[in-house]
Amino acid sequence: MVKGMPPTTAQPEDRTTRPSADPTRDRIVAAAADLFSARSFDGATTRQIAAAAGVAQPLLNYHFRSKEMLWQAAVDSLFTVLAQRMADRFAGLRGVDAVTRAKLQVREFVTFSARNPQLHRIILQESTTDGPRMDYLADHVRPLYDATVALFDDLARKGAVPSIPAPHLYYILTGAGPTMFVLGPECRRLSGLDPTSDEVIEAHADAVCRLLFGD
Amino acid sequence: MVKGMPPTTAQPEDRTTRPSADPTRDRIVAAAADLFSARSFDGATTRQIAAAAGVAQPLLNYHFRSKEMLWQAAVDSLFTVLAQRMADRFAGLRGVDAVTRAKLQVREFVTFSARNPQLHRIILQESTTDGPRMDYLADHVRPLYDATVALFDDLARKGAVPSIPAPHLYYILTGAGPTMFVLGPECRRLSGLDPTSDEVIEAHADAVCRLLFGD
DNA sequence: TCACAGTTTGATCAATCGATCAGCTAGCTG
DNA sequence: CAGCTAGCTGATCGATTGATCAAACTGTGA
Repeated sequence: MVKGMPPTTAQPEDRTTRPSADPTRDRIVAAAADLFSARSFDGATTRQIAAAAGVAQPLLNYHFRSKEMLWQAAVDSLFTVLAQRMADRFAGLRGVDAVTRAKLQVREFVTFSARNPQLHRIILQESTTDGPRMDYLADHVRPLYDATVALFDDLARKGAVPSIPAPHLYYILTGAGPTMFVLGPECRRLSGLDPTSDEVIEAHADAVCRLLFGD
Repeated sequence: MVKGMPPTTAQPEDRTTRPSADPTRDRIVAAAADLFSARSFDGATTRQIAAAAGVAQPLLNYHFRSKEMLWQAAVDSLFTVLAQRMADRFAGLRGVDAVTRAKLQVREFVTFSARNPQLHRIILQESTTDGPRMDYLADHVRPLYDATVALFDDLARKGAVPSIPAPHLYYILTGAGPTMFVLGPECRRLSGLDPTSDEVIEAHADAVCRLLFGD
Protein backbone atom coordinates (compact mmCIF):
# COMPACT_ATOMS: atom_id res chain seq x y z
CA MET A 1 0.00 0.00 0.00
CA VAL A 2 2.91 2.33 0.55
CA LYS A 3 3.93 3.54 -2.82
CA GLY A 4 5.23 6.84 -4.05
CA MET A 5 4.40 9.12 -1.19
CA PRO A 6 1.72 11.57 -2.19
CA PRO A 7 2.52 15.08 -1.03
CA THR A 8 0.34 15.43 2.02
CA THR A 9 -0.27 19.16 2.03
CA ALA A 10 0.32 22.22 -0.05
CA GLN A 11 3.71 23.24 1.18
CA PRO A 12 5.27 25.93 -1.01
CA GLU A 13 8.69 24.86 0.30
CA ASP A 14 8.93 22.34 -2.50
CA ARG A 15 11.64 23.93 -4.60
CA THR A 16 11.52 21.13 -7.12
CA THR A 17 11.66 22.04 -10.76
CA ARG A 18 10.85 18.50 -11.62
CA PRO A 19 8.09 17.69 -14.12
CA SER A 20 6.72 20.61 -12.13
CA ALA A 21 3.46 19.66 -10.50
CA ASP A 22 2.53 23.21 -9.58
CA PRO A 23 1.01 24.34 -12.90
CA THR A 24 -1.22 21.27 -12.95
CA ARG A 25 -2.16 21.79 -9.33
CA ASP A 26 -3.11 25.38 -10.05
CA ARG A 27 -5.27 24.37 -12.98
CA ILE A 28 -7.08 21.85 -10.79
CA VAL A 29 -7.65 24.40 -8.04
CA ALA A 30 -8.99 26.95 -10.51
CA ALA A 31 -11.34 24.41 -12.08
CA ALA A 32 -12.47 23.31 -8.62
CA ALA A 33 -13.21 26.88 -7.55
CA ASP A 34 -15.31 27.43 -10.64
CA LEU A 35 -17.27 24.20 -10.42
CA PHE A 36 -17.75 24.19 -6.66
CA SER A 37 -19.14 27.72 -6.81
CA ALA A 38 -21.34 26.93 -9.79
CA ARG A 39 -22.70 23.55 -8.71
CA SER A 40 -22.06 23.35 -4.93
CA PHE A 41 -19.92 20.78 -3.14
CA ASP A 42 -22.25 17.86 -3.79
CA GLY A 43 -23.28 19.02 -7.25
CA ALA A 44 -19.74 19.26 -8.62
CA THR A 45 -18.21 15.85 -9.31
CA THR A 46 -14.52 15.11 -9.22
CA ARG A 47 -14.73 13.90 -12.81
CA GLN A 48 -16.17 17.22 -13.96
CA ILE A 49 -13.39 19.10 -12.19
CA ALA A 50 -10.74 16.81 -13.64
CA ALA A 51 -12.18 17.22 -17.13
CA ALA A 52 -12.25 21.01 -16.75
CA ALA A 53 -8.61 20.94 -15.66
CA GLY A 54 -7.68 18.57 -18.48
CA VAL A 55 -6.38 15.77 -16.26
CA ALA A 56 -7.47 12.30 -15.20
CA GLN A 57 -9.78 12.02 -12.21
CA PRO A 58 -7.44 10.08 -9.88
CA LEU A 59 -4.98 12.97 -10.07
CA LEU A 60 -7.24 14.98 -7.77
CA ASN A 61 -6.77 12.36 -5.06
CA TYR A 62 -3.06 12.37 -5.71
CA HIS A 63 -2.51 16.10 -5.26
CA PHE A 64 -5.20 16.55 -2.63
CA ARG A 65 -6.12 13.67 -0.41
CA SER A 66 -9.87 13.94 -0.85
CA LYS A 67 -12.65 15.97 -2.42
CA GLU A 68 -13.00 17.76 0.90
CA MET A 69 -9.38 18.92 0.89
CA LEU A 70 -9.60 19.96 -2.75
CA TRP A 71 -12.54 22.13 -1.72
CA GLN A 72 -10.42 23.68 1.04
CA ALA A 73 -7.62 24.41 -1.42
CA ALA A 74 -10.09 26.09 -3.78
CA VAL A 75 -11.50 28.20 -0.94
CA ASP A 76 -8.00 29.15 0.17
CA SER A 77 -7.12 30.40 -3.29
CA LEU A 78 -10.29 32.46 -3.55
CA PHE A 79 -9.71 34.09 -0.16
CA THR A 80 -6.10 34.77 -1.04
CA VAL A 81 -7.15 36.66 -4.16
CA LEU A 82 -9.77 38.65 -2.26
CA ALA A 83 -7.43 39.57 0.59
CA GLN A 84 -4.69 40.55 -1.83
CA ARG A 85 -7.07 42.73 -3.79
CA MET A 86 -8.42 44.53 -0.74
CA ALA A 87 -4.94 44.98 0.71
CA ASP A 88 -3.69 46.49 -2.53
CA ARG A 89 -6.60 48.87 -2.61
CA PHE A 90 -6.03 49.84 1.00
CA ALA A 91 -2.32 50.43 0.46
CA GLY A 92 -3.04 52.67 -2.51
CA LEU A 93 -5.14 55.01 -0.35
CA ARG A 94 -2.60 56.02 2.26
CA GLY A 95 -3.03 59.75 2.27
CA VAL A 96 -6.79 59.90 1.71
CA ASP A 97 -9.18 60.92 4.48
CA ALA A 98 -11.10 58.15 6.24
CA VAL A 99 -14.53 58.75 4.73
CA THR A 100 -13.35 59.00 1.13
CA ARG A 101 -11.21 55.93 1.67
CA ALA A 102 -14.20 54.02 3.03
CA LYS A 103 -16.30 54.95 0.01
CA LEU A 104 -13.61 53.71 -2.34
CA GLN A 105 -13.25 50.51 -0.35
CA VAL A 106 -16.98 49.86 -0.60
CA ARG A 107 -16.79 50.48 -4.34
CA GLU A 108 -13.89 48.06 -4.57
CA PHE A 109 -15.84 45.43 -2.66
CA VAL A 110 -18.86 45.77 -4.93
CA THR A 111 -16.92 45.69 -8.18
CA PHE A 112 -14.76 42.79 -7.00
CA SER A 113 -17.74 40.72 -5.93
CA ALA A 114 -19.38 41.49 -9.27
CA ARG A 115 -16.46 40.10 -11.24
CA ASN A 116 -15.66 37.33 -8.75
CA PRO A 117 -18.95 35.98 -7.42
CA GLN A 118 -17.52 32.52 -6.77
CA LEU A 119 -16.56 33.11 -3.16
CA HIS A 120 -19.93 34.59 -2.24
CA ARG A 121 -21.67 31.68 -3.90
CA ILE A 122 -19.65 29.13 -1.98
CA ILE A 123 -20.31 30.88 1.32
CA LEU A 124 -24.02 31.01 0.58
CA GLN A 125 -24.08 27.32 -0.30
CA GLU A 126 -22.30 26.17 2.82
CA SER A 127 -24.15 28.50 5.14
CA THR A 128 -27.38 26.64 4.43
CA THR A 129 -25.85 23.26 5.20
CA ASP A 130 -23.98 24.49 8.28
CA GLY A 131 -21.47 21.68 8.56
CA PRO A 132 -17.73 21.60 9.24
CA ARG A 133 -17.13 23.37 5.93
CA MET A 134 -18.96 26.35 7.39
CA ASP A 135 -16.47 26.39 10.27
CA TYR A 136 -13.66 26.51 7.76
CA LEU A 137 -15.27 29.42 5.91
CA ALA A 138 -16.11 31.36 9.06
CA ASP A 139 -12.49 31.32 10.16
CA HIS A 140 -11.53 32.87 6.83
CA VAL A 141 -14.28 35.47 6.87
CA ARG A 142 -13.73 36.58 10.47
CA PRO A 143 -10.83 38.99 9.83
CA LEU A 144 -12.82 40.68 7.08
CA TYR A 145 -15.87 40.86 9.31
CA ASP A 146 -13.95 42.35 12.22
CA ALA A 147 -12.29 44.94 10.02
CA THR A 148 -15.55 45.93 8.37
CA VAL A 149 -17.41 46.25 11.66
CA ALA A 150 -14.65 48.43 13.06
CA LEU A 151 -14.77 50.55 9.92
CA PHE A 152 -18.53 51.04 10.17
CA ASP A 153 -18.32 51.91 13.86
CA ASP A 154 -15.79 54.61 13.03
CA LEU A 155 -17.88 55.93 10.13
CA ALA A 156 -21.00 56.05 12.29
CA ARG A 157 -19.13 58.04 14.94
CA LYS A 158 -18.08 60.47 12.23
CA GLY A 159 -21.66 60.71 10.98
CA ALA A 160 -20.72 59.45 7.53
CA VAL A 161 -23.21 56.55 7.63
CA PRO A 162 -26.52 56.25 9.52
CA SER A 163 -26.12 55.13 13.14
CA ILE A 164 -27.15 51.53 12.47
CA PRO A 165 -25.54 48.74 14.54
CA ALA A 166 -22.44 47.63 12.67
CA PRO A 167 -23.36 43.92 12.34
CA HIS A 168 -26.57 44.89 10.57
CA LEU A 169 -24.71 47.28 8.32
CA TYR A 170 -22.25 44.51 7.54
CA TYR A 171 -24.96 42.13 6.36
CA ILE A 172 -26.73 44.90 4.49
CA LEU A 173 -23.50 45.58 2.59
CA THR A 174 -22.63 41.94 1.94
CA GLY A 175 -26.19 41.42 0.77
CA ALA A 176 -26.82 44.59 -1.22
CA GLY A 177 -23.45 44.49 -2.96
CA PRO A 178 -23.05 41.00 -4.42
CA THR A 179 -26.65 39.72 -4.64
CA MET A 180 -27.34 41.24 -8.06
CA PHE A 181 -24.32 39.37 -9.42
CA VAL A 182 -24.75 36.17 -7.44
CA LEU A 183 -28.26 36.07 -8.88
CA GLY A 184 -26.84 36.97 -12.27
CA PRO A 185 -28.92 34.51 -14.34
CA GLU A 186 -32.09 35.59 -12.56
CA CYS A 187 -31.19 39.27 -12.99
CA ARG A 188 -30.66 38.78 -16.71
CA ARG A 189 -34.06 37.16 -17.12
CA LEU A 190 -36.05 39.56 -14.97
CA SER A 191 -34.51 42.95 -15.70
CA GLY A 192 -32.82 42.43 -19.05
CA LEU A 193 -29.68 43.99 -17.60
CA ASP A 194 -26.36 42.26 -18.11
CA PRO A 195 -24.83 41.98 -14.63
CA THR A 196 -21.40 41.31 -16.11
CA SER A 197 -21.21 44.58 -18.04
CA ASP A 198 -19.10 47.41 -16.72
CA GLU A 199 -21.96 49.89 -16.91
CA VAL A 200 -24.27 47.81 -14.76
CA ILE A 201 -21.51 47.09 -12.25
CA GLU A 202 -20.63 50.77 -11.96
CA ALA A 203 -24.29 51.72 -11.63
CA HIS A 204 -24.71 49.22 -8.84
CA ALA A 205 -21.63 50.45 -7.01
CA ASP A 206 -23.04 53.97 -7.33
CA ALA A 207 -26.38 52.81 -5.93
CA VAL A 208 -24.85 51.04 -2.93
CA CYS A 209 -22.57 53.97 -2.07
CA ARG A 210 -25.41 56.42 -2.48
CA LEU A 211 -27.59 54.47 -0.08
CA LEU A 212 -24.84 53.94 2.47
CA PHE A 213 -23.18 57.33 2.44
CA GLY A 214 -26.10 59.49 1.38
CA ASP A 215 -24.41 60.80 -1.75
CA MET B 1 -35.41 3.91 12.06
CA VAL B 2 -38.87 2.78 13.02
CA LYS B 3 -40.06 0.39 10.40
CA GLY B 4 -43.19 -1.11 11.84
CA MET B 5 -45.11 -3.39 9.57
CA PRO B 6 -48.35 -1.56 10.37
CA PRO B 7 -48.46 2.02 9.15
CA THR B 8 -46.15 3.98 11.38
CA THR B 9 -48.32 7.08 11.36
CA ALA B 10 -48.45 8.57 14.83
CA GLN B 11 -51.66 10.36 14.01
CA PRO B 12 -53.92 10.61 17.04
CA GLU B 13 -56.98 11.00 14.86
CA ASP B 14 -57.67 8.14 12.54
CA ARG B 15 -61.40 8.60 12.46
CA THR B 16 -62.55 9.01 8.93
CA THR B 17 -59.58 8.73 6.72
CA ARG B 18 -59.13 6.13 4.14
CA PRO B 19 -55.43 6.08 3.20
CA SER B 20 -56.20 9.44 1.58
CA ALA B 21 -53.10 10.60 -0.20
CA ASP B 22 -53.18 14.32 0.46
CA PRO B 23 -51.84 14.44 4.06
CA THR B 24 -48.94 12.21 3.08
CA ARG B 25 -48.30 14.27 -0.01
CA ASP B 26 -48.20 17.44 2.05
CA ARG B 27 -45.75 15.95 4.52
CA ILE B 28 -43.48 14.93 1.65
CA VAL B 29 -43.64 18.39 0.08
CA ALA B 30 -42.82 20.07 3.39
CA ALA B 31 -39.88 17.75 4.01
CA ALA B 32 -38.67 18.31 0.45
CA ALA B 33 -38.83 22.09 0.82
CA ASP B 34 -36.77 21.92 4.02
CA LEU B 35 -34.15 19.54 2.68
CA PHE B 36 -33.82 21.07 -0.78
CA SER B 37 -33.27 24.50 0.77
CA ALA B 38 -30.82 23.17 3.34
CA ARG B 39 -28.76 20.85 1.12
CA SER B 40 -29.52 21.95 -2.47
CA PHE B 41 -31.08 19.82 -5.21
CA ASP B 42 -28.11 17.50 -5.58
CA GLY B 43 -27.24 17.46 -1.89
CA ALA B 44 -30.66 16.35 -0.72
CA THR B 45 -31.34 12.66 -1.43
CA THR B 46 -34.77 11.19 -1.96
CA ARG B 47 -34.14 8.81 0.92
CA GLN B 48 -33.45 11.69 3.31
CA ILE B 49 -36.65 13.41 2.23
CA ALA B 50 -38.64 10.19 2.59
CA ALA B 51 -37.21 9.60 6.06
CA ALA B 52 -38.03 13.16 7.12
CA ALA B 53 -41.59 12.65 5.91
CA GLY B 54 -41.83 9.25 7.56
CA VAL B 55 -42.51 7.28 4.39
CA ALA B 56 -40.67 4.81 2.17
CA GLN B 57 -38.51 6.19 -0.58
CA PRO B 58 -40.44 4.79 -3.58
CA LEU B 59 -43.50 6.72 -2.46
CA LEU B 60 -41.88 9.91 -3.72
CA ASN B 61 -41.86 8.49 -7.24
CA TYR B 62 -45.45 7.40 -6.85
CA HIS B 63 -46.84 10.82 -5.86
CA PHE B 64 -44.42 12.84 -7.99
CA ARG B 65 -42.95 11.29 -11.06
CA SER B 66 -39.36 12.22 -10.39
CA LYS B 67 -37.07 14.10 -8.04
CA GLU B 68 -37.28 17.04 -10.41
CA MET B 69 -41.06 17.22 -10.17
CA LEU B 70 -40.94 16.85 -6.40
CA TRP B 71 -38.63 19.86 -6.37
CA GLN B 72 -41.15 21.80 -8.46
CA ALA B 73 -43.94 20.89 -6.05
CA ALA B 74 -41.83 22.08 -3.11
CA VAL B 75 -41.06 25.37 -4.88
CA ASP B 76 -44.74 25.84 -5.72
CA SER B 77 -45.74 25.46 -2.10
CA LEU B 78 -43.10 27.94 -0.93
CA PHE B 79 -44.18 30.55 -3.49
CA THR B 80 -47.83 30.00 -2.59
CA VAL B 81 -47.10 30.77 1.05
CA LEU B 82 -45.08 33.88 0.17
CA ALA B 83 -47.70 35.23 -2.24
CA GLN B 84 -50.48 34.59 0.25
CA ARG B 85 -48.55 36.37 2.99
CA MET B 86 -47.79 39.45 0.89
CA ALA B 87 -51.35 39.57 -0.46
CA ASP B 88 -52.77 39.45 3.06
CA ARG B 89 -50.47 42.23 4.15
CA PHE B 90 -51.40 44.32 1.16
CA ALA B 91 -55.14 43.80 1.71
CA GLY B 92 -54.81 44.88 5.31
CA LEU B 93 -53.37 48.26 4.28
CA ARG B 94 -56.17 49.57 2.10
CA GLY B 95 -56.63 53.05 3.52
CA VAL B 96 -52.98 53.82 4.29
CA ASP B 97 -51.01 56.31 2.21
CA ALA B 98 -48.59 54.93 -0.36
CA VAL B 99 -45.33 55.70 1.43
CA THR B 100 -46.38 54.29 4.78
CA ARG B 101 -47.78 51.24 3.04
CA ALA B 102 -44.49 50.72 1.21
CA LYS B 103 -42.53 50.90 4.47
CA LEU B 104 -44.77 48.30 6.05
CA GLN B 105 -44.46 46.07 2.99
CA VAL B 106 -40.68 46.25 3.16
CA ARG B 107 -40.84 45.36 6.84
CA GLU B 108 -43.10 42.45 6.03
CA PHE B 109 -40.68 41.26 3.37
CA VAL B 110 -37.72 41.40 5.74
CA THR B 111 -39.45 39.65 8.63
CA PHE B 112 -40.95 37.01 6.35
CA SER B 113 -37.61 36.22 4.72
CA ALA B 114 -36.06 36.05 8.17
CA ARG B 115 -38.48 33.39 9.35
CA ASN B 116 -38.76 31.63 5.98
CA PRO B 117 -35.31 31.67 4.38
CA GLN B 118 -35.95 28.46 2.43
CA LEU B 119 -37.15 30.12 -0.74
CA HIS B 120 -34.27 32.57 -0.88
CA ARG B 121 -31.84 29.74 -0.34
CA ILE B 122 -33.30 27.70 -3.18
CA ILE B 123 -33.21 30.66 -5.55
CA LEU B 124 -29.59 31.36 -4.64
CA GLN B 125 -28.64 27.72 -5.20
CA GLU B 126 -30.26 27.45 -8.61
CA SER B 127 -29.11 30.84 -9.79
CA THR B 128 -25.51 29.63 -9.66
CA THR B 129 -26.26 26.53 -11.71
CA ASP B 130 -28.49 28.35 -14.21
CA GLY B 131 -30.27 25.35 -15.64
CA PRO B 132 -33.93 24.66 -16.48
CA ARG B 133 -34.76 24.88 -12.78
CA MET B 134 -33.73 28.54 -12.92
CA ASP B 135 -36.27 29.09 -15.70
CA TYR B 136 -38.93 27.61 -13.48
CA LEU B 137 -37.97 29.90 -10.60
CA ALA B 138 -37.71 33.02 -12.74
CA ASP B 139 -41.28 32.56 -13.95
CA HIS B 140 -42.44 32.48 -10.34
CA VAL B 141 -40.36 35.48 -9.27
CA ARG B 142 -41.30 37.69 -12.22
CA PRO B 143 -44.65 38.97 -10.85
CA LEU B 144 -42.96 39.90 -7.58
CA TYR B 145 -40.14 41.60 -9.45
CA ASP B 146 -42.48 43.59 -11.68
CA ALA B 147 -44.60 44.71 -8.73
CA THR B 148 -41.56 45.74 -6.69
CA VAL B 149 -39.98 47.68 -9.55
CA ALA B 150 -43.24 49.52 -10.16
CA LEU B 151 -43.46 50.30 -6.45
CA PHE B 152 -39.92 51.69 -6.33
CA ASP B 153 -40.48 53.79 -9.43
CA ASP B 154 -43.51 55.33 -7.78
CA LEU B 155 -41.66 55.92 -4.50
CA ALA B 156 -38.75 57.54 -6.30
CA ARG B 157 -41.14 59.90 -8.10
CA LYS B 158 -42.58 60.85 -4.73
CA GLY B 159 -39.10 61.40 -3.31
CA ALA B 160 -39.57 58.75 -0.63
CA VAL B 161 -36.50 56.79 -1.70
CA PRO B 162 -33.29 57.95 -3.39
CA SER B 163 -33.58 58.21 -7.17
CA ILE B 164 -31.75 54.97 -7.88
CA PRO B 165 -32.76 52.86 -10.91
CA ALA B 166 -35.45 50.46 -9.73
CA PRO B 167 -33.70 47.20 -10.76
CA HIS B 168 -30.71 48.15 -8.62
CA LEU B 169 -32.96 49.04 -5.72
CA TYR B 170 -34.69 45.69 -6.15
CA TYR B 171 -31.45 43.74 -5.81
CA ILE B 172 -30.30 45.93 -2.98
CA LEU B 173 -33.49 45.11 -1.11
CA THR B 174 -33.49 41.39 -1.90
CA GLY B 175 -29.85 41.31 -0.84
CA ALA B 176 -29.89 43.54 2.21
CA GLY B 177 -33.06 42.03 3.64
CA PRO B 178 -32.59 38.24 3.66
CA THR B 179 -28.79 37.85 3.56
CA MET B 180 -28.31 38.09 7.32
CA PHE B 181 -30.76 35.21 7.75
CA VAL B 182 -29.71 33.18 4.74
CA LEU B 183 -26.20 33.37 6.21
CA GLY B 184 -27.63 32.60 9.63
CA PRO B 185 -24.95 30.09 10.71
CA GLU B 186 -22.18 32.45 9.62
CA CYS B 187 -23.88 35.39 11.33
CA ARG B 188 -24.12 33.45 14.58
CA ARG B 189 -20.44 32.61 14.50
CA LEU B 190 -19.13 36.04 13.50
CA SER B 191 -21.38 38.45 15.37
CA GLY B 192 -22.74 36.35 18.21
CA LEU B 193 -26.21 37.57 17.29
CA ASP B 194 -29.04 35.05 16.99
CA PRO B 195 -30.61 35.77 13.57
CA THR B 196 -33.72 33.81 14.54
CA SER B 197 -34.57 35.97 17.53
CA ASP B 198 -37.35 38.54 17.27
CA GLU B 199 -35.13 41.34 18.52
CA VAL B 200 -32.49 40.81 15.84
CA ILE B 201 -35.13 40.46 13.12
CA GLU B 202 -36.82 43.68 14.19
CA ALA B 203 -33.50 45.49 14.41
CA HIS B 204 -32.63 44.38 10.89
CA ALA B 205 -36.00 45.47 9.53
CA ASP B 206 -35.41 48.83 11.21
CA ALA B 207 -31.98 49.08 9.64
CA VAL B 208 -33.17 48.26 6.11
CA CYS B 209 -36.12 50.68 6.32
CA ARG B 210 -33.88 53.37 7.74
CA LEU B 211 -31.43 53.03 4.89
CA LEU B 212 -34.09 52.89 2.20
CA PHE B 213 -36.47 55.55 3.43
CA GLY B 214 -34.06 57.76 5.30
CA ASP B 215 -35.79 58.19 8.64
C1' DT C 1 -69.33 -10.20 2.03
C1' DC C 2 -65.95 -9.61 -1.67
C1' DA C 3 -63.57 -7.71 -5.39
C1' DC C 4 -61.60 -3.49 -6.84
C1' DA C 5 -58.69 0.62 -6.84
C1' DG C 6 -55.80 3.89 -4.62
C1' DT C 7 -51.58 3.76 -1.33
C1' DT C 8 -47.57 2.05 0.47
C1' DT C 9 -43.59 -0.86 0.84
C1' DG C 10 -39.34 -4.17 0.33
C1' DA C 11 -36.34 -5.69 -3.06
C1' DT C 12 -33.65 -4.47 -6.62
C1' DC C 13 -32.10 -2.20 -10.93
C1' DA C 14 -28.40 0.45 -13.77
C1' DA C 15 -25.80 4.53 -13.28
C1' DT C 16 -22.68 7.26 -10.97
C1' DC C 17 -20.22 8.72 -7.03
C1' DG C 18 -15.36 9.30 -4.51
C1' DA C 19 -11.54 6.63 -3.76
C1' DT C 20 -7.90 3.09 -4.44
C1' DC C 21 -4.36 0.42 -6.74
C1' DA C 22 -0.99 -1.06 -9.95
C1' DG C 23 1.49 0.36 -13.68
C1' DC C 24 3.33 3.65 -17.16
C1' DT C 25 6.09 7.83 -18.24
C1' DA C 26 9.75 11.02 -17.93
C1' DG C 27 13.49 13.54 -15.92
C1' DC C 28 17.24 13.81 -12.26
C1' DT C 29 21.04 11.59 -10.18
C1' DG C 30 25.07 8.78 -9.67
C1' DC D 1 24.26 4.11 -18.99
C1' DA D 2 21.02 2.25 -15.13
C1' DG D 3 18.15 3.29 -11.10
C1' DC D 4 15.02 5.89 -8.74
C1' DT D 5 11.12 8.69 -7.94
C1' DA D 6 7.57 12.32 -8.62
C1' DG D 7 3.77 12.89 -11.79
C1' DC D 8 0.09 10.85 -14.02
C1' DT D 9 -3.35 7.44 -15.88
C1' DG D 10 -6.63 3.23 -16.88
C1' DA D 11 -9.11 -0.03 -14.52
C1' DT D 12 -11.85 -0.94 -10.89
C1' DC D 13 -13.59 -0.99 -6.10
C1' DG D 14 -17.66 -0.54 -2.66
C1' DA D 15 -21.16 2.70 -1.59
C1' DT D 16 -24.92 5.42 -2.83
C1' DT D 17 -27.90 7.56 -6.09
C1' DG D 18 -32.83 7.96 -8.46
C1' DA D 19 -35.92 4.94 -10.31
C1' DT D 20 -38.72 0.62 -11.15
C1' DC D 21 -41.57 -3.43 -10.09
C1' DA D 22 -44.33 -6.87 -7.96
C1' DA D 23 -46.60 -7.62 -3.88
C1' DA D 24 -49.21 -6.22 0.19
C1' DC D 25 -52.24 -3.30 2.79
C1' DT D 26 -56.83 -0.72 3.37
C1' DG D 27 -61.03 1.55 2.97
C1' DT D 28 -65.01 1.67 -0.24
C1' DG D 29 -68.71 0.39 -3.32
C1' DA D 30 -71.42 -3.39 -5.13
